[in-house]
Amino acid sequence: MAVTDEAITKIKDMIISGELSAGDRLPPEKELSEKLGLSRSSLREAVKALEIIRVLDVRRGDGTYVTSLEPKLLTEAMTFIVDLHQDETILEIFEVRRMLEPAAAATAAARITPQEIVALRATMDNIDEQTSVESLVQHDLVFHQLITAAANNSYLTSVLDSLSSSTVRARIWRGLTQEKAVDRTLSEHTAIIEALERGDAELARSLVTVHISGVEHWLRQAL
Amino acid sequence: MAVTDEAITKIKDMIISGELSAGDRLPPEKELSEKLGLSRSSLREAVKALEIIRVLDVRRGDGTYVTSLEPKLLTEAMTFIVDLHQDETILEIFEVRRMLEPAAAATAAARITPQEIVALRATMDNIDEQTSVESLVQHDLVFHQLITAAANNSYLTSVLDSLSSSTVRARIWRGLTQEKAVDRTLSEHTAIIEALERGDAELARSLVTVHISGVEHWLRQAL
DNA sequence: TACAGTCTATTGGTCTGATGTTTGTTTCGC
DNA sequence: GCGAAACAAACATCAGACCAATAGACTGTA
Repeated sequence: MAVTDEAITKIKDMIISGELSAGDRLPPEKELSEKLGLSRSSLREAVKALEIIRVLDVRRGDGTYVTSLEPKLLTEAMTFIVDLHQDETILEIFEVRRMLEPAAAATAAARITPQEIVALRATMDNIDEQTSVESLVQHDLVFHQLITAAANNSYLTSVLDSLSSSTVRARIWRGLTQEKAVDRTLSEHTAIIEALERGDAELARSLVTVHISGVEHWLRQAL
Repeated sequence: MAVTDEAITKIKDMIISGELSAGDRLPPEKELSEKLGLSRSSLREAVKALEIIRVLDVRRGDGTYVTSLEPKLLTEAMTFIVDLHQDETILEIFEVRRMLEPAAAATAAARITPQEIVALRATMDNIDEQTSVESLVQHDLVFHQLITAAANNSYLTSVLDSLSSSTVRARIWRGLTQEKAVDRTLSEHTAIIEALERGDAELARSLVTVHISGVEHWLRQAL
């Protein structure tokens, strides 16, 4: 194995073993490179790789730290990857979303707080027939993120956020070509909010399924 | 933005824009570093970062290539990250699995082929009371991977595979402490296979839900 | 004393150039 | 035509130099 990959593995092991914990500062590059037995240049390649997947946080003039390692940080790394995997497999992404979002909504129905309900309703303000397509898409994105967040599961949030980001474009297409997108989106969202507020998990699940399937169905025809 | 991060963005953009496609070879390091306006060392850091998330494939003595970018490649990158996010949030991982695996099984029920059924049955050979815990865990892992694969969705496979890797440890614990693990696992797996064979999506969904929940329930008590 | 500004040691950021190692290709003898 | 040797191309690694940002110590002033 190349020295750089060895260094990546060693640093990873230091974290898994607990020798390094979240928030800990690594030794300076010079020192660490000597300890691991490789040059500073090669070590820097390893650090850069770990930085891009949000395992390390490098602060110039200060030092290099282990990140909080919260599942939330998975999002950025996953999004980066998913961004490169677009178009041809977008239907597969929708299929996964159709599995997760209804389940997330059902879970949220049991856990959602009154404050979160208020926040959900707030996303629907200032949305009407004059709303731009971009705004509508943004509203829809936030709406789904709020529901996911209400399910209170960091991994779920990470996975769904990263899968959703790449579908923004698809939603824009829909907005551009399908009439009454605003009306339909608002009424569907309203129904979902009411189901969540009543704690009706099964209805929330079905409504979200229908909502996602609507976009998916249109996409399937368009492609 | 640092020159290295700029280089990462530029290479990523070259892929998204289509200037570079899957399988394409990048210019030599020296040439590309001049084109992007940075030193070879810094460029190498960028390339290493993209290599670890399986976007680039560096072949010593040959050149650097864009990978196939298949969703499958997402797995390794995600697994790397999930591996570091263990223990404290393992229940959240199980919750996501409990959302996805039953849905995957229901989808598989409609798509599964006779060959895949045979493969599923084969995983149960050579498993009995004398089987080691490690073998049982391995068998269970393969069993679920086969079902996921039968759902025929690369993204689903990627996400589930990476989430499952980190739960292997939990399964081992279960095997070590819970009696009749072999019996129970075999009978549950048998039932799932029969439901899939009959194309009974709803039964498959429920059986998998029960199966996953069993482990999750035990884990919740143990923690 | 408290505060603001300055200075400095530390640490990461970048570059250059040399050398080693691997791989693919070409050449040449048989 | 085939295989081995030589060659060229490309990545792997290193050493050392200098730049730039930051945190923390220091200092002068109110």
